[in-house]
Amino acid sequence: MTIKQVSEIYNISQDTLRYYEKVGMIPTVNRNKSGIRDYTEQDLDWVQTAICMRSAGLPVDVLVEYLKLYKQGDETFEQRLQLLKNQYDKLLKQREQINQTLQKLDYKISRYEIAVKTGKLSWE
Amino acid sequence: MTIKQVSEIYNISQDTLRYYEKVGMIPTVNRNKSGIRDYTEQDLDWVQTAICMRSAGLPVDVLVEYLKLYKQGDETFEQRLQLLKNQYDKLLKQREQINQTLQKLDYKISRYEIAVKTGKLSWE
DNA sequence: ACTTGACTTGGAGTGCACTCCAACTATTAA
DNA sequence: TTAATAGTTGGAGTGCACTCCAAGTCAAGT
Repeated sequence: MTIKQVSEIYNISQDTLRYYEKVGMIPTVNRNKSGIRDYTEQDLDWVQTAICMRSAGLPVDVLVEYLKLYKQGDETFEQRLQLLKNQYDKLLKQREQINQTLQKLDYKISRYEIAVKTGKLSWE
Repeated sequence: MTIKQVSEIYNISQDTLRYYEKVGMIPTVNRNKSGIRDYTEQDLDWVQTAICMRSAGLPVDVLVEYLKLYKQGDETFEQRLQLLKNQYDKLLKQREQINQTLQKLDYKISRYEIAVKTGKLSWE
């Protein structure tokens, strides 16, 4: 599968795909005789995971570290587990932060809905 | 209240507080005769809200726009309402993204917990 | 009187995550 | 055969959100 197809499937730029590979967030993708990337199913798994993790806010360097450990083999199970748990905890905190902000926004929105009707913003 | 106290209460740098004011995310804080910021209760409300919104990921320019509308007065209730609703929707999506990633991480973590025990990563 | 320390400003610098660019190569279509 | 299209690389540039810095002011302590 070409980089173009992958970029269309996952709605991500080709530049970003090349960038993820360059920095080591995903393993090197095999090239055909003319040097063009040919993504395998496994490559797609890595791409998918990378996109998922990044869109939740996991830092690039953490994902690079994960792949580095992965490439080192079975000796790094514990380190990978630790890394994943760390990120899990951080995401829980981030979700909590979002929940707080949603509450605050909800409160403000309800006040503005009244304000739009009455022309006045109450108890400010 | 001085900038030092505010920065300690909210655990944010003085530089960041000055930055928020400079770009217009919070209203201008009054200075005393010697030109030093003296934060009022209202200022603290703005600071608190700014920090809350930022830590959930709302962009600076959106918060700047909100303050700009706020300063324009009652004519902008609807625009402010719309802005807040937009951000609310974005946060819901972001939370959904985090939930998906948490699921994925949870799955990986459970596999690694077994791997650490058995020395093998199953069905890979 | 002088030093110390906390503050002020405008503006430069940093780190992150892309995003774009120039120069090049290979394949296909006219 | 030539032009268009789609890919390649290394490296430069961008946008965001701070973060740091230099040069200065002011109030309090010795």
